[in-house]
Amino acid sequence: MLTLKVITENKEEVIRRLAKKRFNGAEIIEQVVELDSKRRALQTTLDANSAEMNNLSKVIGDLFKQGKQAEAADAKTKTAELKEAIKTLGADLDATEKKLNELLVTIPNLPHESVPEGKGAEDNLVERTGGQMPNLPEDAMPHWDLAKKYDLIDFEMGVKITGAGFPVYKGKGARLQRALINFFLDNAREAGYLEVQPPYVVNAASGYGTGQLPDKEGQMYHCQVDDFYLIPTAEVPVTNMYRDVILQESELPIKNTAYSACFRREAGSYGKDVRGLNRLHQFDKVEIVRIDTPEHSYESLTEMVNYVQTLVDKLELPWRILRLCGGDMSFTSAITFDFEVFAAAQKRWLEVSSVSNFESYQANRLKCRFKSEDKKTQLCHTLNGSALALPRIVAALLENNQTPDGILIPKALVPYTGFENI
RNA sequence: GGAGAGAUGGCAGAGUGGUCGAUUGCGGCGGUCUUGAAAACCGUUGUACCGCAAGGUACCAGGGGUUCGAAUCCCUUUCUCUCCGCCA
Repeated sequence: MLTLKVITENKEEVIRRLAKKRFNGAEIIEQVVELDSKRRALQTTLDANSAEMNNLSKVIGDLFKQGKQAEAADAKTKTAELKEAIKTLGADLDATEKKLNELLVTIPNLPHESVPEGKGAEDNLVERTGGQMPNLPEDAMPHWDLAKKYDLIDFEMGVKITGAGFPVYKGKGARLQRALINFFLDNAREAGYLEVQPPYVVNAASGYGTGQLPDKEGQMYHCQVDDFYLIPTAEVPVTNMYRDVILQESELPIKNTAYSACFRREAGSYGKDVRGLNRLHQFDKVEIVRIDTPEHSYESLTEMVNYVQTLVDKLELPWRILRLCGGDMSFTSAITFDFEVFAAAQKRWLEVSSVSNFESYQANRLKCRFKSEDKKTQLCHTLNGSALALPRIVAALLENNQTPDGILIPKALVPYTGFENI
């Protein structure tokens, strides 16, 4: 969430910048500012009352020690009133802070100045493109048909044992998954990311820390007995490693990578978007996460985007990078670049990565801070990106590389698959 | 799942009603000494909020209670550890 300082000190600017995200903040910002000044006033009065109470208690203690029972009893009568006031003020303060917090979590992050105006996906800017478009015959098959033809993925079996969106990978299909995971992890490690293996299930505090809660409660699978959530991305457990942590500036930037299965309910999606591997409830992804200083975070962002580009290049897929417009960006992001690869049989661009800088928005909730060289404690910037999500990569690989003699595996991947074609 | 023990500052570990934001050790930081380092010695070392400041307030797992006063007593929730059971 945004810091109170930013909101109260730059009211007009915050409202203006929120408008780019299609968020009308005028009223809510006004409420926040009002509640904050109420909060300050309450705090000041409460502190004064508490100070008086503390003093009085000390005096009473001394009187008892000196054996002045009567005077002590007299002083005691004065405390009742103070006590009552402290209780009321405290409750009032709690209620005010709670309300303030409830408002704050409904305000999205401010978009970076370089984020383009726009309503939705159609307004995103193509930043750059690369890779070779394949030349497929008219009767080229979409990946779901190829998966059946070569017995790589059994969607019906997944339906039988779980439900739609939980495919079963088989044979070379399963080996391709494993190869891609290792390929992505090895590349990330070589690029300086520390590999971690996090839990796939997190508690509510972690969901709250990265902003899935309370915002996207309905999008996560929830284990009600233990109040745990299945992770929608490794970003959640990995970023939460740094919750309530004060880092040293010398430790930054922290670079972590993690493979995980990801679980998303995807409530409300439908139609051609969900065909085959295009949208699943369970999928595999390798994530990269960075914790950085505010001064260096945009340099980190560029490095991450360039890194993801090397992956799609090695996989020889046609790709493009989109700079998301204000209306299409996620709630918590300050700037986001999406990577899409072209699936030539479907003739569709498929999103395979999303690289974002959250600036201090996540860090503020996480209480992830660092101590700078001059001993000041301040909020970190957090960034993350997919590097990469598997299913749509597999879809594009199968579709684009189909030949009458089978499906060709890109050279860079062969050492991982152990086979050159399917 | 059953029984027991516990949760205190970066870590270890004292503290059982006021003088405790908290002894001490380790670690960290600064300094003395040294060609440099180590050792030794000296000093320093949590976070948040309010306040222009001086200063004040809160925090000893979370929540509630008793009391003029709670790290300390009571209730409760969560978590951790040990033993037993089950099990990859």
